[in-house]
Amino acid sequence: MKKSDKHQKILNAAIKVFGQKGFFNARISDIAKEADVADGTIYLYFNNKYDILLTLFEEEIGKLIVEIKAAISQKTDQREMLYVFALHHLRLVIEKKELAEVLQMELRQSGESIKEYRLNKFADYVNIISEIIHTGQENNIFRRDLQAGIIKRAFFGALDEMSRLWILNPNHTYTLEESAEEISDIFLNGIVAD
Amino acid sequence: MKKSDKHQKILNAAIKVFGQKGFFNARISDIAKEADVADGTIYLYFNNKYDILLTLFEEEIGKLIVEIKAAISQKTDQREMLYVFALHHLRLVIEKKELAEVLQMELRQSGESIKEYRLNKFADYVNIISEIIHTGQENNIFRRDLQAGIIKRAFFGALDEMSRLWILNPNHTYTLEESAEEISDIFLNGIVAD
DNA sequence: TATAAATGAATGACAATTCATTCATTTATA
DNA sequence: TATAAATGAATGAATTGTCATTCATTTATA
Repeated sequence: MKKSDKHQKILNAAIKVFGQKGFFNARISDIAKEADVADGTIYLYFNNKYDILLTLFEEEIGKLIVEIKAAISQKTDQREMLYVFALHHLRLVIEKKELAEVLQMELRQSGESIKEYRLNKFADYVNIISEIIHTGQENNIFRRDLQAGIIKRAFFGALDEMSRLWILNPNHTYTLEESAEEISDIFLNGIVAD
Repeated sequence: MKKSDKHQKILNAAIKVFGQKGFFNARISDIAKEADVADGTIYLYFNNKYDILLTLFEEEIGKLIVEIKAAISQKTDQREMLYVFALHHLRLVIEKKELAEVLQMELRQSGESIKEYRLNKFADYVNIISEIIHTGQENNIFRRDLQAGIIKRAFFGALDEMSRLWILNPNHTYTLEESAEEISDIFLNGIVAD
């Protein structure tokens, strides 16, 4: 087994364990067991428990950014892009449930390095929205009397709250598609210039 | 000093300490110090560390519900009610910054009892929104082709994400009023029937 | 004085981290 | 080619530090 394989194997185990028990309740031995590896092996690949979490943010969010950008680049109309973002984001939450749980829970923690993540890496993800908004405003598709920064947060927050519902209550009351459609609808009819 | 005074004193200290360090990084001795009380005294008023957190949810969210309901009851138009909710919610986040941080962080944690709180007590708070939406739909003020449950979550999520910005980055880029106004504006022009 | 409330040092459980040891694989030597 | 030496990844038991919780003692109150 190659070194990189074991690195990813441990990360995948960590996503699962952190997702189920939360960072603080997760034991290194849980992750080791899940990864089918000795406790000590983890320290050959990561500096400490917290480093696993940060690496997880770094690498996994990076993958999400690549994926969602690819999906959006299929569209040229900013209204459609917003819908595609919503659809894709919610789909990711369902497909990568455990990762979504980790991000939901742990990105809210206090602690300076986490805050920096919110301000850096994670911001990159959310800023995909503000780029769409900004371009849409330049093209006069979206109202210019609203601040892109506020729209961005409102839109992402709306999606994030739907995700939370699914994570906490797995019997989905609303389907992926209707959620993405209705949220986009609410926002578009709010931000599209008459 | 009356018993109830010390109960609240410890709770206030816990809000501060949990808000700053998060539940898991907070030590009982931190709370005791902040409350100007001996470590052991805390166990005369609470069963354990976790009980402090649950009591905090129960009692403090209860107060918020009372406050915000009072503010909303001043209005009769559901559009205005929604704006008042936004304004009041964001004002609370600024005035009770530490409590807001605790709720942001800890309501996202996994663990069954926390989840039940999200599904019960906290839901009462958010459901103030769905009541407004529902009444507004009955009065034909709001579109009926959108599901109240989705609007509720989208609206709350939008506010919650703005709160997060303020909590993480205290140099407010947007004012309280403009945030409440723009978010209400986005939503109203999305959900008000033409 | 008797009872209740408060104290804070001591306890013990729990996990993160360390590190001496093992062992499969690779490289050097004859 | 066969044998020996070196490597370093992997192991998991032992170490260590960290608190939550307890409880014998002290202090306040009625």
